[in-house]
Amino acid sequence: MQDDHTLASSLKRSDLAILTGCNLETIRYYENVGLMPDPPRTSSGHRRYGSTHVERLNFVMRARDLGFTMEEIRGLLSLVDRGSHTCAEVERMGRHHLDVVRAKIRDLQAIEVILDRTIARCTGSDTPDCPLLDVLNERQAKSERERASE
Amino acid sequence: MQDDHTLASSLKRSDLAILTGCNLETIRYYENVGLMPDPPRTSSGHRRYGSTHVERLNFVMRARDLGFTMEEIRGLLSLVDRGSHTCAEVERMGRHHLDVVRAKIRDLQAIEVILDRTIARCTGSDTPDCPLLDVLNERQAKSERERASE
DNA sequence: ATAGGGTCTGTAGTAACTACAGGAGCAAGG
DNA sequence: CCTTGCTCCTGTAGTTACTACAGACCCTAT
Repeated sequence: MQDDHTLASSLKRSDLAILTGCNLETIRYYENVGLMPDPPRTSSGHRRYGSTHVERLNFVMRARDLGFTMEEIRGLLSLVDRGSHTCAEVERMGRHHLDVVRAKIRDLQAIEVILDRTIARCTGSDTPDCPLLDVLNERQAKSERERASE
Repeated sequence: MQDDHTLASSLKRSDLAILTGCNLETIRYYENVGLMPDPPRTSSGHRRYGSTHVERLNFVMRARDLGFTMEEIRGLLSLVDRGSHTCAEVERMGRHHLDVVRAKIRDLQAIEVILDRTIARCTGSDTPDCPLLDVLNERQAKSERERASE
C-alpha cells in the first residue's frame, strides 16, 4: 500500500530497534505498559515511528541503563510529559534512586567481604572439609549489619 | 489424630518458619523446586519436620543471603548430598559467585558515579532545566566501560 | 503468482518468591 | 458432642522486566 507517505513517521519497528539498539519485542512491551506511546499505524496495522519515538526510547533505555525501575521511569516521563516539571522534582527522584543504588552496593559489598574472607581459607584440596560450607551451615542466617537495621 | 508420635519430626510448617525466620509459603516453594526434601506427613497430610529440615533450610537461607541463585544452591546441595564433595569443588563454585558479585558491584558503582556527578549539578530550583534529564536525553545509551566489554 | 521474509497478535516462559481462594483438619470452649 | 475459629492443605495468579514463541497476516521481489 502507498498510503503511508502521509505519515511523517517512516521507521518500521525493526528500524527503531536497530537505531536504538533496543530489542524488537521490548519496544512492543514498552508500548503495552505505557512507557512508549502507541505509534501511528499503516492501514494494514503496521507501526510507523518517527524521531519523537527514537528520542523517547533512548530516554527510556538510558534510564534503564542507570538502573531506574520501570515505575521510576514512568514517574520521570510523566513529569516531563506534564510539561511543567522542575529540576527540584527530578533531582528528588534521582536522589532517591541513588540511595537505592548505594544500598545495593553496600549489601553486595557485605557479601563480597564474607565470600572473600571465607574462600581465602579454602585449601582447594580433595578433603570434604570446607570453610565455605561451614559458613553456610552456621546458625545465624543474617549478618550483624542486617540485623542491626531491622 | 494421635498417630504422629511415631515421627521423630514434630515441627509443623509454621514452627519451621518461625524457627528459621523463613516465610511459610517459601518453605513449600523450596519443596516444590527440590531445594528442600519432601517432608514426612501425618495421616491427614500435614507436614512434619525435624532437625535435618531445620539445618537444610538454614543452609539454603544462608546461601540465599550470600546472593547465590537457586541454581547455584541446588549445585552446592547436590555436591553435599552426593557425600563425596571436595573443598576444591565448593571453592570453585564460591569463586565463580564472587566474580558475579564483584561484577554487579562494578556495574552499580558505575551507575553511582554518573548519578552522583549529575545530581551534584542539579540546582534544585523550579526551572525545568535539569542536568539529570539532559543525561537521560543523551544519544549514547551505554557507558564506555560497557561498550568496551562487548 | 508465489516464495521468502517481516510484522501482527496473544500467550508462555524466566527468577524467586508471595499471596490468595477454597476446602479440609484440629484444638478448645460450651 | 458440636461448633467456632484457627491452621493447614492444594493449586493458581501475581510480581519485575523482559524475551520468545506460534500462527496468522502482509509486503516485496522475482
